[in-house]
Amino acid sequence: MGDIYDNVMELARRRGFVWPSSECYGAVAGFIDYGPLGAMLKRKIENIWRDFYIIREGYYEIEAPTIGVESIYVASGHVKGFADKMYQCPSCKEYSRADHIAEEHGTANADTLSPEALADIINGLPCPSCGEKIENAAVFYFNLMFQTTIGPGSQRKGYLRPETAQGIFTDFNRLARFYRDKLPFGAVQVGKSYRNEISPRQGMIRLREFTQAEAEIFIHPDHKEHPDFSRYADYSIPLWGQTQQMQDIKPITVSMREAVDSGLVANEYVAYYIALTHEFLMKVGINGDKLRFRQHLPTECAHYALDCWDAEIFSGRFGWVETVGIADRTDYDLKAHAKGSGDNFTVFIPYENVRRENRRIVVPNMGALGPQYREKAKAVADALKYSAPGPDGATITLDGKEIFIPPELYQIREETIEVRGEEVMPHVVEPSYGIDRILYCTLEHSYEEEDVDGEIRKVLHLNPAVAPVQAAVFPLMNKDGLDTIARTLSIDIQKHGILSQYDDNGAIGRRYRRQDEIGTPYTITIDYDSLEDNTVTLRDRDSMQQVRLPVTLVPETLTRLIHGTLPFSEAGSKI
RNA sequence: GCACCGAUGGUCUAGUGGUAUGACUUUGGCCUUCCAAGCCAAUAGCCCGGGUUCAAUUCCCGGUCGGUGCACCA
Repeated sequence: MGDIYDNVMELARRRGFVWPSSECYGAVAGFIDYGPLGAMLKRKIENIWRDFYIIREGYYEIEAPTIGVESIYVASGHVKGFADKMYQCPSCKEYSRADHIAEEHGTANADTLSPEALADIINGLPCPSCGEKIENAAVFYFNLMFQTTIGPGSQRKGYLRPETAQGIFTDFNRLARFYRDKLPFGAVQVGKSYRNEISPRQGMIRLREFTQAEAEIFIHPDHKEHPDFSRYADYSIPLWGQTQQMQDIKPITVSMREAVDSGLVANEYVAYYIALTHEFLMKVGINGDKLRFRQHLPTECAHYALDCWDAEIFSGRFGWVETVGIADRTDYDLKAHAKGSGDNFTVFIPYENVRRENRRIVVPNMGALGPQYREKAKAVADALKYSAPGPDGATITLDGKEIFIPPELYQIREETIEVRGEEVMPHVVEPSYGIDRILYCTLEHSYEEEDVDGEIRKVLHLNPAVAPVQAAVFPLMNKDGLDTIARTLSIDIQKHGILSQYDDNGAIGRRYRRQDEIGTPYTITIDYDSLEDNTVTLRDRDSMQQVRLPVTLVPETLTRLIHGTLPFSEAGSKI
C-alpha cells in the first residue's frame, strides 16, 4: 500500500468522509464532496471554531454572497494582483510567467509592466522550457478568480470570491454601527471561497473550491494591546521567527508575553491569535508535535502587512502545510475600499477629555470681494481662509500670482472650538483558517494502524469533540431481549443530543472495528449481565478498555465523557 | 498546461481480441456469552468518447481522474 495519505484517503472514501466530486460524470480536479461523516466532521470543526471566535471573542458571524461585483475586487487588488501575466510559447505550447522570464534577463520589477510592454521584452528571448526563441507571443492575464456575469444581458461582471474577507470589509460601516461605533470590534465569516488554480494537485490540500473561516478584527492603530491578553500571556509555544529561519536555527519556545516584549511578534493582537489558534488546533485534534508557527519572511509577506504568521501542520505526504494565516494587515483593506467606493471607512473615536483649541479664522467679506474680483471672488475667498494674514493684510497665491488683500476685505475672528475626538481608520488583524486542510490534517494525525493479535486494527483517534458518530450501542446477541434493551438505550442516548449508531450485525468484534474506523469514541454493549442487574459495558476506543455502569447512567456519562469533564477511568467500575 | 506512468465489484487485486479471478467488505440466514472466528447464500466490476475488428475491458487515438517531474500555487 501507499503512504499515509493513500491510507487515510482510502478510508475516507470507503467510510463516507471525502469523495471525488460528481464522480458519475467524471470527477473534476480541485473539487471534492464531503460524504455523511465528512460533512459532520467538518461542521464540528467549524462549530468549535465558532465557539472560539463568536462565543469567546464576541465577534459575530455574517454571511455575504459568494459572488461579488467587479468593483469589490478591483478595489481589493484581486483583479490586478491575483492575476499572473502569462504567455504561451509558440514552439512548445508551455505556459510560463512572462515577468519571470523578463526578470531573469535583467528587467527589474517586470511584474509592474503592462502586458504589451512585457511582450516586447520577452519576444526574442529564449523560452525557458524548450530553448526556442519566443516570437509573436502575447502576454495575457491569467486570473485565479472565477469570473461570471450577473443578470441577463450580462453587462455586469462578477467574481466568485477568492476569500471571505472582502464581505466583511464591504460591510464595515454597517458593522461599526452594529457595534455602536466602538473599537475594537470584529466579525467572522465561515464559507466557501474559489480560486481557479492552474494545476490543483495534492488532493484536499489545494482545492478550487474550499472553506475558509476568517475573522477580521478592527482595532485602533495606536492601541494594539488586546484587552484580554492575560489569557494567553503565559501561553508558551514554539515560534519560528524570521531571524531564526534566516540563521537556520530552530523555533524558540516563548510565552506570548515574552514574544511581544522582545519584538518577535509585532503586537499583542497578533500574539493573542497565534496562541488562540494553537489552542483551537489542539482542541480539534492536531498533534502538537506536528504544529509550528512560522513568521513570513520579508520576501513572502504582503507589502502592506505589518506582521504575518502561519500555523503549519506537518503531513506525512505534503510536509509542512500552511493551514492558518494570522496577519496584521494595517489599514490596507479599508483604505482600498474607501478609495474604491468613496465612502468613509472610519470610526469616530472621542477623546477622553474634550480638547479646546483656540483658532483664528479668516472670514472673507463677500460683499466687498464680489464686486472687486468678480468671477474670481470665490477662489480668492477660499484662498483667504487658508492664509495667514499679517497686521496690514493678507497675501494669497492665485493662479501662480501673488495677490495682496487689504484687511477691510475680511474679518479675523478668534474662537475657541471643542474637538471631541477624531475619525480613525482602524487596522485589521486577520486570522484566516483553511478548514479543508485542517480537516485533512486531523484525519491524518488521528489515523493509526495498530497490531492487535496479529490483525491490523485501523483506528481514527478523533477527539470526541469532533467525532462524527459519538457513540454506538450493540446487543451482544441479537436475541433473548438484549436487542430490545439496546434499542431502548439507543433512543435514550439520542434524546440527549448525542449521535449514536445501533448495530446488531455480525460478530461483536467486527462491530467494534467498524466504529474504530470512523472514530466513534465510545461503544456500549448490552450483555447477559444486563438482564440480571441493568448494567452495561462501556468501551473506550483508544484503550479498548471497558467499564461497567448502570444503564440509566449511560446518557449522562456519555455527555460528560464527550465534553471532557469525566475521565474514562471514572466512568464506571473496572471489569 | 507539458512529459512520463497508471486506471478491473465498495476496497485490494488476477487475467484476457470472444463479458472476467481471488480475497476482504456489504446484505440475508445458521451458529456464536465481548474485539474483523466458522458455515450457507446473495449483491456488486473492466474510467469516458471515438477508431480498427465479425467481435475491444484488452490494440490505436483523444479526453477525464490519480501519481511523479517541470511550470504555477492569494
